[in-house]
Amino acid sequence: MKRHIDWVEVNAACEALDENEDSLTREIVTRLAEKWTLWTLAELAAADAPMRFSRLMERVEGVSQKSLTKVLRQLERDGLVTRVVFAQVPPRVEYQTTEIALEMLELVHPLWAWASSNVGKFQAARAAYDKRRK
Amino acid sequence: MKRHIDWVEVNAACEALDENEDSLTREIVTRLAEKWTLWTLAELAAADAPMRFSRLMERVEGVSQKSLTKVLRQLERDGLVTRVVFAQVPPRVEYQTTEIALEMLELVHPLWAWASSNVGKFQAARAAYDKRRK
DNA sequence: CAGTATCCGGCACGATACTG
DNA sequence: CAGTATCGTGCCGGATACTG
Repeated sequence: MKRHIDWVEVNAACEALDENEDSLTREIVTRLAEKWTLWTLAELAAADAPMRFSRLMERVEGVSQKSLTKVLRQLERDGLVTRVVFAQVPPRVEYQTTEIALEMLELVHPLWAWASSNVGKFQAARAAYDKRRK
Repeated sequence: MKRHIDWVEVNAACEALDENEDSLTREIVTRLAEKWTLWTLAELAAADAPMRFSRLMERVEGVSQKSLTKVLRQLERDGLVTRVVFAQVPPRVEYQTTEIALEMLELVHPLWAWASSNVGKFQAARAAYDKRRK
């Protein structure tokens, strides 16, 4: 059973982009695979409510303050999360996913599901490769 | 109109994995966003035929020999491409996508299509952000 | 032709200290 | 609380030279 991807369609969509748009698309997709981006986004989406910086840092286990700040700034800049600052002491900042981020996560979800359900195949492939190279 | 991702299901799938499996899943997905991986895989898939190293390097514009070699080794190790060496002088090596790689690409495709068709929204979001911060 | 080997700059990321 | 500032490390990826 052969699979078909419509590469003509894919290429058409890509060619239609100018250089700036192309690099931006690449940037968006690439960012998804950076170390904490997806996890952060997923926690915010799962909460389905505004979340404070400190709480987010608890849930995204292992992330440093610096990295979390950076990731959130990038996500905010790309319109994937909203950042609301409450003028009070001590300060309070709430983050939340936007509609467009949820759209994106819906497309990422099947990829993860597929990868995790096929993890056995990958382990087997590696074992075979390593044996061949041994 | 509210969107729903089945986070319960996602989490269930993740929890079911042991530590090794989890990190492998992460590795696979992460690799997809590395600089040349997806492009390489896409060229191989589009050709739908064995392709030589040099030809691949022409098509994946801008990749260095070193990077292409590394990417191909990783893909081979994970069972996403096959590598066939012909014992002749000058040497000839042919790469080709596997069935499982095509499955993966089918899941990645909609993500790219979505990102490129929404590139305008991202540009707008950035413009608004930069203006706010100006 | 299809790689290895080596050097190098940049930056992702962590740890720590400090601040409004 | 929610950051910034600074320092240090490791690795990604490019450039170049060499080899079976």
